[in-house]
Amino acid sequence: MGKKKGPKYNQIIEAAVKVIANHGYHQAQVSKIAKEAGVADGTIYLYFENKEDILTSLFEEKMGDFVRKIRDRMTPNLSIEEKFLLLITMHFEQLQADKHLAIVTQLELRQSNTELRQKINEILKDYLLLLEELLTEGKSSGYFQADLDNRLARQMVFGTLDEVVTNWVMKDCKYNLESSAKPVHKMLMRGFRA
Amino acid sequence: MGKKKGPKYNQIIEAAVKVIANHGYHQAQVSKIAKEAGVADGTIYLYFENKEDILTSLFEEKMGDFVRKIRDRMTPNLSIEEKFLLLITMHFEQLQADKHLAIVTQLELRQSNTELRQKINEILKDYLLLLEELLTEGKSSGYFQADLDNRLARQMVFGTLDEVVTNWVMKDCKYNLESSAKPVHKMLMRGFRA
Amino acid sequence: MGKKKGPKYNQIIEAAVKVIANHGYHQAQVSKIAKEAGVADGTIYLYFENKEDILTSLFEEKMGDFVRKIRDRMTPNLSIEEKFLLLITMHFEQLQADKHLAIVTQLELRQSNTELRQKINEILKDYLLLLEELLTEGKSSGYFQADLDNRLARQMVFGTLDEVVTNWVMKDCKYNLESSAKPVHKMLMRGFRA
Amino acid sequence: MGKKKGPKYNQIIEAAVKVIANHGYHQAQVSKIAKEAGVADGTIYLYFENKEDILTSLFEEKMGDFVRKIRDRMTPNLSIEEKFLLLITMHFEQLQADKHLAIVTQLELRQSNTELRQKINEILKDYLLLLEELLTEGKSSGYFQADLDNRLARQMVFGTLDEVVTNWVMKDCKYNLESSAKPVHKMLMRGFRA
DNA sequence: TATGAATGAGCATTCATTCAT
DNA sequence: CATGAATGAATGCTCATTCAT
Repeated sequence: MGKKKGPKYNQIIEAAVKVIANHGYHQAQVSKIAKEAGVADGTIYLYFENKEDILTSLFEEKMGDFVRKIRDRMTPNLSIEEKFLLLITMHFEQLQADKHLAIVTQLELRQSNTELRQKINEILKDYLLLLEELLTEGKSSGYFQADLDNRLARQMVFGTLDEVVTNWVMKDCKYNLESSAKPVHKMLMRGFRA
Repeated sequence: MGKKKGPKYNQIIEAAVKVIANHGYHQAQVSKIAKEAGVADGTIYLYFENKEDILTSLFEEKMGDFVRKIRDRMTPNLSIEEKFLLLITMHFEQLQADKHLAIVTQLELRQSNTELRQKINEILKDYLLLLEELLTEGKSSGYFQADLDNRLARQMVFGTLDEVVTNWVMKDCKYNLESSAKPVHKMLMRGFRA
Repeated sequence: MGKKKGPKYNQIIEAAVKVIANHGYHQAQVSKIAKEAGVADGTIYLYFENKEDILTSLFEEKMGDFVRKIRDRMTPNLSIEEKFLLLITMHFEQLQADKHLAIVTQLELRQSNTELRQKINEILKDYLLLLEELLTEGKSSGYFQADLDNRLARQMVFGTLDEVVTNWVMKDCKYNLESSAKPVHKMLMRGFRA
Repeated sequence: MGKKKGPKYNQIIEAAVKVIANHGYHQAQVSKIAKEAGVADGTIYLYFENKEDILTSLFEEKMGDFVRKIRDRMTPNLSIEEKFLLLITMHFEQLQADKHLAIVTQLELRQSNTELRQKINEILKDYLLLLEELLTEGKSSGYFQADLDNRLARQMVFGTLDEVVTNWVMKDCKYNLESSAKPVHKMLMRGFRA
């Protein structure tokens, strides 16, 4: 069980995103996801351990892509401020490009029980790690204040981006999100700059 | 029904906080709350419309106190930076002083359905309003950058504080939260300062 | 307990009729009846054993009046056919005059549990007795067929009247009921006549 | 949901009849019906929308049979009086043959709320229609009085049969019901005859 | 007498998961 | 691999009745 891969694996994950975005977390029954994916209820359990595993895997796959794309474009020649601008811009860009996914990650998946939320935090660690790398680089290059607390600074970046995106989703994604990247970047950089 | 008053009203709210903190949102059955409050199940419904009303009222009461206490101590003679330091310090202080409440507001109540979350957001508005007042004051006094976007700046403050507290709760509240107030304050003020 | 009499006794019964007629049997809570009667919930129990006792007493009082009025006007000088016409006419007349009561006795009170229905049948016995008296009189005077089965004939009369009234109530009492007395009387008399 | 078919559908209906007859309408919990039917509680909801749907379907199935059987044997060669005798006899016969069903339809199902009662009345319409057909036939053939009011005559027939059966059920079905068919038939026919 | 706050038993329905085919 | 019928545990809320005042 739980032997990932096969075309149905992705079918089911995409179906889950669609169903959760359209019907909400608490109305996303396994049978509804199965129907949307075009498979039988039981088939779900050939690809996933249980319902929670669908959601964890969904987050894993999507968040993996999310961070990978950011890392890919974070070339060494960029300045630390350019790197942050890239990160913030891509963070907003990617979520704006897939509003279903934005709804799912910003609103719906947070209604999950504490256990699933712990797992989601595990998955997020890779992103937080990237943030800490950038912060450390900024400090050692003398660009950021030397006494910056990595944990707090990282929480400030993530907390801010997350809050901005969540508010945008709660306003039905009806204004442009990417255009907030520059002002947010400006405030954060001033906050860290030496 | 729902005639808020009497000692039992508060008893039930306190019991709800304790039960949710100890057993989690989804394990907080009405009967468990009633037992903890030392009343019969039916008595709950003499003071609250339904289960959701208990949670909304809980948030209303506690958040009302929370903001009121901050406003009370925000005397006009304070500088804008002192006001923000006061706000951040008291935000951390109050949640650190009631860890049960912190668990409930940061983790458990967020698992609620969309409807309850909407109500919680309504209640939060008063806090966000306070933040905007301070930001406006800072800008008009020339202390903050004149082109600061109120919405984004407010999201940065709230997002940061919320993320800091949530991380602290998820680490089982085992380190000191208040001591983060000064460094967080420093980063935010630098971000806004003209 | 259950010490009948006092002005509140009748107040409560009238309130019960009104509440049941307006809200239906299953929505006629004791507290609603108390409110309508202008007394406290607990006061009900100074005049009635329990909820069932209210309903039984209601039926007893109203049915008592009902039959008493019919008997009062059934003077010995009337022929058997005239007596039946009087009974049928008054049966329809009285229910038409108090539509609330008609709704309660024809529709709502029948939703009660089997136990209460047994008691109601007890109370009805007096009416059925009157019917049997008339039937016996009709047979011994040679006016009705001698081999008429008292039980069946009584069931035919009562079943017919009851069905006619119930249908009228279910059509919202919007046509004239009394005008059915003569044709119904005609059919029944032909059925019995020697 | 509610896909009527399969052997379990009938199993559940039969179980409902048995449980209601033995324990009464208000003590007929879904779990009790499920147990009696030998299925899990949840299985009920694969065959019925909700509890009310069980009862409606029960009445529909049983009443459908009831009327169908009568219509089947009502061959055109019969005289109008023979047709009525057939109807009355079969009405009594069928209920006497299934005393559980008689208890359920005469006593228990009448305790249901107004909504279900409306549905039951809908289902009964087919039977009342049959009665009106016979009455019309009797009048146009000159056998019944030309000025017979169809509605009142129908109410007399149905009210009488219903009252006779209900009394029999309330006396615990302990005397013979069918033997009442002839005398009842005689009284009714005299009532209508030209 | 009269009050009304407090009690607490009772139940329809959903849905993640299994397993025989 | 795939199916989908069957399972059964779990819970918010109502309301007749009591009893301290």
